[in-house]
Amino acid sequence: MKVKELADAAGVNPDTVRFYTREGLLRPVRNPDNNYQHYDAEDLRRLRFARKSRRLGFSLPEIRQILERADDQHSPCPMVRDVFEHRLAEVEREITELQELRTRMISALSAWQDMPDGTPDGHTICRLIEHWDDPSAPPCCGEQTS
Amino acid sequence: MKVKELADAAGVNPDTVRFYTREGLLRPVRNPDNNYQHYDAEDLRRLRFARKSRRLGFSLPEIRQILERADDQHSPCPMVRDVFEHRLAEVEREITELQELRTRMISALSAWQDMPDGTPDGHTICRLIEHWDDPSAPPCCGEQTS
DNA sequence: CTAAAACCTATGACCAACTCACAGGTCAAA
DNA sequence: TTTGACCTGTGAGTTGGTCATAGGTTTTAG
Repeated sequence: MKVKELADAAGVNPDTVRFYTREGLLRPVRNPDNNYQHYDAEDLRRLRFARKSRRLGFSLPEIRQILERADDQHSPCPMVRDVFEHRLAEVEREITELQELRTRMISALSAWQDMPDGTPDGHTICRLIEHWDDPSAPPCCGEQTS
Repeated sequence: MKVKELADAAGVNPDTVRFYTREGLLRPVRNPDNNYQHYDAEDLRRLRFARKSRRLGFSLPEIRQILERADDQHSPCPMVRDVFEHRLAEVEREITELQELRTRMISALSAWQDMPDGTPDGHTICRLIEHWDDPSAPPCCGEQTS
């Protein structure tokens, strides 16, 4: 398979195939006649694996490591599980943060809507943000509480 | 105030202050004697506003626009509300996506734990990811369903 | 048979929002 | 006076790609 064929087969941009090749995730063979890269079914498997792993939050170095270990006949299992669990914790932390953010945004929005309306006075909105009491802000950073 | 003083007052990296200055969010006055930038209380207000807005998901160009309009005596209100609502929808979409991801990860992890354990066979994990049926993947991208 | 379209190659720039490193200038305290 | 903490601007690195460019190849149509 040539670059575009592989890319189409996996539903990605050809540049992504070239990029992953440069990054060592794919191992094509070069045709000395025309300098073209030649990919096989194994590369397609690797590419699909890589894309799925990306959607799960694995980084490219992590994916490369997994693929390399699989090549070496080592079981990538313990490492994968480790990274996986780590990533799950991260996802849960992100969810919590976003939910808190959402709550704060909705309460701000309702404060907005309770206003005389029209164009409530431009400063009001800025003051809303300015005096936003952000729980995720670092404590003791010189902010005046007045 | 000098760079570090302003940075400390807002709890940010001095490089961030310099960066925001280059980006036009802060308007210091330059001392011709030593070429130092001099920031005032208004800059501190702008910087704090910028940081809070960032945490709400506003981009630097958006923040600059808001600050510029406020300078021009225009009410930034309708624009701010617009961007804000847009951002809220985005946050909610992100939450949903992450929750779905979390569900899929947890079910994969339990499939993991139900295994004979030890080192279950390296290929099993990869197959788990490989055959992951990802609902967020684009449909009809050449993937074989077999 | 030839010309154009569609592909291939490598390299480098660009995105966001910073952060860090570097080299050289300035200023305060010991 | 010298050390250390600060200031300056510039440029590079981060992540995971995407896009542009310039030049070579292959395929397809006329």
